[in-house]
Amino acid sequence: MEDSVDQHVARWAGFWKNEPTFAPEVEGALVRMKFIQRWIDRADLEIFTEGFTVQDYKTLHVLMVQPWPTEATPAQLAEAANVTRAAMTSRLDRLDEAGLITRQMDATDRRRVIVRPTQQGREMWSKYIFKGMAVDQRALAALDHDELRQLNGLLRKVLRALEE
Amino acid sequence: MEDSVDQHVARWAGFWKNEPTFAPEVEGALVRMKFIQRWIDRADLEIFTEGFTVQDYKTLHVLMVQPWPTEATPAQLAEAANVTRAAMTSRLDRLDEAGLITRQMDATDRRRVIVRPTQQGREMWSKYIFKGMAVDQRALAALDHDELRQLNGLLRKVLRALEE
DNA sequence: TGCTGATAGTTAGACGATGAACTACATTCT
DNA sequence: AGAATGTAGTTCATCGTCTAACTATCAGCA
Repeated sequence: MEDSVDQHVARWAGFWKNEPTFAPEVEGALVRMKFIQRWIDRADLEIFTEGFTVQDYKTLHVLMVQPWPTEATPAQLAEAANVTRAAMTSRLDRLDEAGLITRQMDATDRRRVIVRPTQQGREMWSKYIFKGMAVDQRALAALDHDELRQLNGLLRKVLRALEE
Repeated sequence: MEDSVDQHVARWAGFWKNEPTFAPEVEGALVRMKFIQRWIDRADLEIFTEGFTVQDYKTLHVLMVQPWPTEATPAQLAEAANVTRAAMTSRLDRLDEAGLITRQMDATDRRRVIVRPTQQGREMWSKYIFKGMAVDQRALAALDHDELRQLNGLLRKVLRALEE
């Protein structure tokens, strides 16, 4: 039972028959993860057809999944969303403009800004979160519950090593 | 044995205690894949410190792993690198400028352009390919050979479903 | 109390990607 | 053969992100 990556990696292997640095299982696994990621990104794009963009959603999302109370600084959101603080500034500008979040100066440290979702922001997030999760589930629909647990077990092992 | 994603997903779960649409194993697996991807991207960034960039490398790479003979059209490269043809045009401009590839008009179909690596391009690619694979191997170093095969088995199953 | 150095957020300029328009060439159909 | 349609590559305007500067604020120490 092959997939397109098997052929891809087999062709690579031709280059480095005697090269110990080339590990087909490592390259294969990573190319496959990238493929899945790409499939989801494309599917997600079709969900956001209005003025509300994927970036807007992701920004709102990292804000909403903060531990209670639902609030954070731009720097925290930037870290969570994996963008620079500069990029987060312009993202927050848009969300602020659209009335989905508020920015309030922190009284105890006046350099800081506290970002909170508005009621409208919470509703916008709810509206899309389930569509997004549905896409995720379609992506991994080929695996049953037990296989998903296996997969997480392996990935968790990788993460624990990288997180040190 | 937990990782940071377990806590993350556990917090999410609080929002949707009775919501069947939320599948912790699906979200967990995807967040973990993204984490690994991000770790590699950051590590790769540190490899490319000269004028030669990650994009330059990736463009050269998709060209080099073409089936023999090593040549392709901009459209094929764009598809393989997952960027638009417009973006590929400007990438190829840079590589052409740097003397790493050549662009030649196809005699039988004069709309088409054939891209080939120069000797210098091949050398540049070789110079970085092993560094890149070394990063990949460090990323998945936590898994032994058998676990890597398991992981590929699961991912292959996912891809075969998505590729229909 | 006033330096000195860190930190939070924003702003400015450059870069790379995108979608849409455009040019040139090829293919299909009558 | 000629017209209509399709395709390959490029150019153009726009957008989002990045790095680097900049402003304002805080913390440590002489």
